[in-house]
Amino acid sequence: MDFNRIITEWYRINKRDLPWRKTRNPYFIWVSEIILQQTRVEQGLSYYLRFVDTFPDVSALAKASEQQVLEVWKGLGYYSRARNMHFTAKQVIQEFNGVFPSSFQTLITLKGIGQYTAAAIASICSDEAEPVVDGNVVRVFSRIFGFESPVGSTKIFKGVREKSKSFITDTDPGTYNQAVMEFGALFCKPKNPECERCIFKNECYAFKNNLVDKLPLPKTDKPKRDRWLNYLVIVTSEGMVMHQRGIKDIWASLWEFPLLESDRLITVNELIEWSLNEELLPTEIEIVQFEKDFQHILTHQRIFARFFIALPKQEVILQASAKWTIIHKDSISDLPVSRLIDKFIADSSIID
DNA sequence: AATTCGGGGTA
DNA sequence: TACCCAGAATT
Repeated sequence: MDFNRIITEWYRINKRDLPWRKTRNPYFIWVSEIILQQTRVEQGLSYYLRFVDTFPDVSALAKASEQQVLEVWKGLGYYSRARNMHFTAKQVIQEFNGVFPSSFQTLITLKGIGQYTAAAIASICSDEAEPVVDGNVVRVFSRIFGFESPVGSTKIFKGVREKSKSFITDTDPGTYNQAVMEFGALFCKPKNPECERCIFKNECYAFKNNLVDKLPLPKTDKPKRDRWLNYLVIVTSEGMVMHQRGIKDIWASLWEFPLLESDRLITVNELIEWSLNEELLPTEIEIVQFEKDFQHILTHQRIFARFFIALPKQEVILQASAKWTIIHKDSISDLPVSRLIDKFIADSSIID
């Protein structure tokens, strides 16, 4: 079976019209590939347009602050992608004279670029016969060619890559790679694939053996970790007390309110005791509080968040410190924050 | 080789 | 709910 020719022809007819398919500029391809990591095309599209509009070339990205990059990225998730892009842009300016590399060998050395992204850029931008292996490719190959190792395993990755390498050629390898992925996204879908009108109906291992809903084999996932985040939201006329998260945990380097993490949701009295220790609230001020609870689900964690809002009855002067920053009301919306914080801000009318 | 890094669409 | 998306870095 001439798999390459058949799926490439299918792609020519059925492909979606997407902005990054109108260019071979490695910078734009890079941006699109990073944004689309673990992200659906429909979700990433608006982010791509905003990103290349804000940072039209690698130089513009390198000149920006990390804050500005994260601001554009806000809400997309996996924020290390944005920080790695910023790092790599600066490296390209310094070490590659501002010319974004397009060879697999060089790309793979860059931060945030792994096997998949290096193969994607190299095949699309410089016709290198490097097969990409993403979730779509694993699914398509598992079904058609009968791979039965679980998703995410080293075995399935190596097996599928080797198989795809036997099909890819140095004539338009980028189109071949994109064709397999597009076929997986539009036709050989995870649920309700279009088997009856599929061009591989007669060859497909899964279809012939009635295993379409069994393949690819799922990876066994662990139960989510539960976490309890108690936030203190101090609002005055001049602004709010906030701080930046560290680089190890979730939401690395994003902004949030003073946080007390616990093994449960805490009471207002416990929060006040903690805030006095942290010197967050002036002791002589009487405050009015109310609470608002949110639940927020991540891939590996289930987060119970409780927001305590402190509205000083009289005018107080908030003290900034090394740990706490006073953010003026007008600047809140410019701050890179997680979806959880974003939802809270949007939901409550604290920014009046 | 397993875990961790978000957020949202889909059935 | 559970699944999974044009994956990479860390442990």
